[in-house]
Amino acid sequence: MIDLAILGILRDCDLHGYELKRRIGDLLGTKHAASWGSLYPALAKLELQGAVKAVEISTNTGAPSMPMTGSLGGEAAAFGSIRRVIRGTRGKKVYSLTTVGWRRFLDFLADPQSDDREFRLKVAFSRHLEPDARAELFQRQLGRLATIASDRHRYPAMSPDRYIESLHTLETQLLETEIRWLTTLAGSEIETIDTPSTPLLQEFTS
Amino acid sequence: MIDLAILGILRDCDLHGYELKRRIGDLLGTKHAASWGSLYPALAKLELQGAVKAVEISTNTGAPSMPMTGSLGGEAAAFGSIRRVIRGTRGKKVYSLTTVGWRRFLDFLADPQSDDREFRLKVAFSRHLEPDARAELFQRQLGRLATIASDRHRYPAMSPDRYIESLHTLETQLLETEIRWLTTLAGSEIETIDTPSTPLLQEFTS
DNA sequence: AAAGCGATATATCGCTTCGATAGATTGCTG
DNA sequence: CAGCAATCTATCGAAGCGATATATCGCTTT
Repeated sequence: MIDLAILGILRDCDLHGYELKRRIGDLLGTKHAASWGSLYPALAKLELQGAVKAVEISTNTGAPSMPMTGSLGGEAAAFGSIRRVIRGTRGKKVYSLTTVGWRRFLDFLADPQSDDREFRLKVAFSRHLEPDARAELFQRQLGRLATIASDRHRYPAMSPDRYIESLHTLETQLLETEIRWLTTLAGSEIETIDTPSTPLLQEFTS
Repeated sequence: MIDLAILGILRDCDLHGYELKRRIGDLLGTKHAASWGSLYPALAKLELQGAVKAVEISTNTGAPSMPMTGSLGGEAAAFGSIRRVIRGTRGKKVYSLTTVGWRRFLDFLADPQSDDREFRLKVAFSRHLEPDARAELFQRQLGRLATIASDRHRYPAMSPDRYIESLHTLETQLLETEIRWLTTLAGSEIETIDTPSTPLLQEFTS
């Protein structure tokens, strides 16, 4: 899970752990953000598996004006407008993606099954998918959500308690919001490909 | 976290683990539902701490028509219209709440700080709160959400990537949905108490 | 010039929770 | 009565969280 995020971000530019964590946060929002306790072990694991490669940068004595090493120069270049240049970097380890890692990322992305968390990550990186694979990703999730909505319709889950009832209402509304959003997103793809119309869930958002 | 759910449900009626899990699921929706791996250890821990008490029911030989033991009769009575009577119960352990557990539950409920998951649980059990304590709970969460919404307004978190941008939009819309819901819920409380008006977040839902 | 502070940066520990699975029993159904 | 699904308790390994330890850098304050 966090692996996918690491690989996907590392694909764009080499980074060290700290900055990596920030970008995962930017990507997925404060919620869903990863923690130190998962990031560093995940990086270590990925390195063992050969999916990423670490370049240790020594905070050495002497030669204080050593220019940025290759990987970091590459990063700045890859980022286009340099918003926040990684200063010094006398810090420590900079990770870069290997071919193995790149392949694992693509496999991840192509895997048809995904929970809610994983789906968001896949959307975040869906620019790496072919338009039809992307459309399929959206439709699959739309199907999942529609199923849930339809189940909720069938079993209204009444509760004698007013506040529990209200919680159910919230869940329904959140679900509807997500369905509307995803419908819009999938719809805006149609301009690119010509997909047969999929009315699918008119009934649930009504 | 799951402790709160266990205690809160056990407050209404004695139950065994399996049914307990189902009810937590009913309460919080499929999402947020607890798993076996957390339920049973949590029950064991709570029993050690003396917050719950287990009544072992033997699936004994002989005397097959033994009537339901007290705790279960109590359960059926407490539930009003018996929707799904716990059959046999020759199963195993039925847990019931002790005074210690009841006190812990109230402390939990009164604790002013709570994340998103905990907030939902507190809403689910908020019938046990005094009207003003309940109103305070809602207002606190409303404040939290308003802060987040205001932050999002200040730092729009632009991304060059279209899909990442779309994810931000989703988060915003989910947030707005939740704020609208909570505003409604808090508003419907005013009939009970007369609270000074708190316009607070007109700006965010506009 | 020293002192202090906040951001940057790496890393680990203990705990909670998840998801899968094992295993036993019971009632229902063909 | 054979088989099968549902009920029920329980544990395991892995994943992730939140707090914390540690250290350095660059900036401001004294």
